[in-house]
Amino acid sequence: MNEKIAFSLIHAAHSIEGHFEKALAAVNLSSPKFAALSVLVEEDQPMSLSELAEKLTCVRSNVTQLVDRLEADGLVKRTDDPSDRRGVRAEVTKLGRERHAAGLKVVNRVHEEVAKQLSAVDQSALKRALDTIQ
Amino acid sequence: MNEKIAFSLIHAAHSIEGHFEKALAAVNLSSPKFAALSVLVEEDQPMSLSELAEKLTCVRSNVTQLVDRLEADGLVKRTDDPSDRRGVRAEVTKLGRERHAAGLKVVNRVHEEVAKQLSAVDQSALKRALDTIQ
DNA sequence: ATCTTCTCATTCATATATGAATGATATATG
DNA sequence: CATATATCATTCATATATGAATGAGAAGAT
Repeated sequence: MNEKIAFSLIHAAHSIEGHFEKALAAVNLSSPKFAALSVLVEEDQPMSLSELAEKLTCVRSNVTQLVDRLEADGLVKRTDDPSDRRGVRAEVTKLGRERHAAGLKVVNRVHEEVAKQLSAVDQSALKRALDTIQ
Repeated sequence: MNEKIAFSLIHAAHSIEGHFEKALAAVNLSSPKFAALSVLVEEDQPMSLSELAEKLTCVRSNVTQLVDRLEADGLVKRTDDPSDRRGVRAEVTKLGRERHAAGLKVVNRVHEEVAKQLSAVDQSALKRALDTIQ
């Protein structure tokens, strides 16, 4: 009740993340996996793991492991970078695209629910306020 | 820019969590450790790990590990529950209380910063909006 | 061209989280 | 009372995240 606003914000965010996770679980995805697939589908071509890490705002060792799991799921495959023998690139598979599309559907449903829950407030003002936070 | 409001919210929350983590790191604490110490200091008496898990909204196996680490740091000690031989209770040590006090200081500084960053918005309205989200 | 330095992905150690399985003990039910 | 069920903390397997160390290879400097 008399909680600090930062805690309210974090609590609300965790709650929403829970909704996303639950929705994605129904299509056999986790949030990190869906996020990675989203980047790869958007890019629509093989992408170096470093670049993927940058887009996901995380360290490279994390992407190595995430791509391991995505590869084990058959959603992504690693290919050699022809122009740099150090490099490895990730490419989304057909199954990966399908899974991503399924994820997108359920994620959008959660977006709608959240918007509905915030129907009483000025959402653009709220969004502006949130985006001031760095 | 044209991002969904749920993502704005999650992004803002992660940013703030990062600030808390960085501030706490300066006093040798993590967010989970600080949260656990906060509960134990507030309670001010030995507390069963189950109860601690409930207060922290996490599963018991997580608390087992967290208390392992807190105990290794000398911030908490386990004691037997005299009324239930299955039970184990966690008790904050003197060092734990000191560390928690130090953590509270830096955490409050972050709260102030966040409030300052949101100075342009109606914070009670924002807080009410956030608290509608379940 | 060789040597240094940077960058790439991976591995390792660690922290945090979950959930299933386990063993010890309480509690409830016949 | 004996047996079944529930609860306690822990362990194990796993997912996610970080950062340090590593080995391979690219790029730059002399």
